[in-house]
Amino acid sequence: MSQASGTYHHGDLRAACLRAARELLEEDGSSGLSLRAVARRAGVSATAPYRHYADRDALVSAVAAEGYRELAGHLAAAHPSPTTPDELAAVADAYVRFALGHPALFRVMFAEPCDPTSEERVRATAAISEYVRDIVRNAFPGTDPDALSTTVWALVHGLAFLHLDGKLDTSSPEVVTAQVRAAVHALFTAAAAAPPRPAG
Amino acid sequence: MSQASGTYHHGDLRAACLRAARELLEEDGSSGLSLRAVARRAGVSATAPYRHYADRDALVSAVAAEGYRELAGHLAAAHPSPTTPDELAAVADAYVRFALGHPALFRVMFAEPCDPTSEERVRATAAISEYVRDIVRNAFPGTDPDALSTTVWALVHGLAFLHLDGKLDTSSPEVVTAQVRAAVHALFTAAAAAPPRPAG
DNA sequence: TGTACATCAGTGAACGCGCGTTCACTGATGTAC
DNA sequence: TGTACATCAGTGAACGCGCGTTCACTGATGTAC
Repeated sequence: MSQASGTYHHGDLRAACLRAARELLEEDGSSGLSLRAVARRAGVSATAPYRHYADRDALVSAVAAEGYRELAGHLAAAHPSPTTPDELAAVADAYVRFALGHPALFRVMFAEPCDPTSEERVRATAAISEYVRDIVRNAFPGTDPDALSTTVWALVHGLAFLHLDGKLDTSSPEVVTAQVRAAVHALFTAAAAAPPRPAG
Repeated sequence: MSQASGTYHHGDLRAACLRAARELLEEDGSSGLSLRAVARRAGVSATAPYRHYADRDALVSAVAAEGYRELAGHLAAAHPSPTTPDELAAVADAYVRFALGHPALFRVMFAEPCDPTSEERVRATAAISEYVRDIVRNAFPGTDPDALSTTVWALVHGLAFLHLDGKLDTSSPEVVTAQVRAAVHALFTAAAAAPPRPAG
């Protein structure tokens, strides 16, 4: 019975700040993400968040880390361990959809080189990298997983950002999906056909 | 004899603002790009830039447009009309190098959906799109240039951003170049091997 | 079961900051005659 | 060639804003006895 509402103690202000930050991001974009705005939305004084986050950067890093975890879940939900080009394309599509569905969050996640002081954030980023590498290793046992997974990630990440930045047609979800699938198929046709070869 | 220095009239404040903005971008990143800072650096009162730019957004759009033009020049310098995979890889490498060489500028260029009210900016963006499409059309006459050029652009753009965001190894220029070349070769091997096919 | 007290999570006033933008102005420039 | 004047490109004071962060504080909670 500690989730008292309207009381002096909030109950779980840490989580409430995160939620507020996410809402602000959806509504106002990254520019609206200030500590004061977060506090306001959480219905709390401007300085209360300092009990839970050392400073603004700590909050932003926590938001980014949460975004990474959600993205990972989203991808796994699209297909737990894809091997066929179609399955891989479905995962790629999920990636781009996540970006388009949470544009400001996605930007925060990839805005700056990982703050090296935020363990949580570093861990979440590494998890995504490994997830992509595992998929590639799984789907193409003969190839160099590092090189190929970089290529896959870059392709999908580029599609996500170009869509996000209005550089590609986002008029309908079907158009986006078709573009993503076509791109992934092209890439994986090549990877399957080519023998593994050393760099250089 | 109008480039008087130390006089009341600046001579070419419009260009000086652009230059100052670029310098601030290199030094402080996108966060340092304020109208007041630009004016300060140009050695002029805070309100002088308003003679040349309607507001802050107009300045930013002008900076972005200049960036697009420079990027186009950079790519053309890498190879005027690439057709072999190696030539294409060189252009891709130039793209990524530009991003890594001007990180804050690159972010400004791709930060938000093109301000539709900035003709200059829209024009510069379209020019890049067409440039990529022309290269693909030229190199792969049999394929659908729209689909393939999207894939190429996305791959290269993704590589640029992942490098920029510290998600890939940028320890030496050679490593970066090797990654870019490997990725482009993989993709183009596929495009050359596969027959053109309708979407779906 | 009841009380004393340490701890914790909030408050609210205050700080100094840089920002975008407006306004009435003034000094320099260049053109018409 | 010299003067009058319109135009243009600057100035500088001022506005209101939201921000991050500090500080001394106080109300609520929970634990030891």
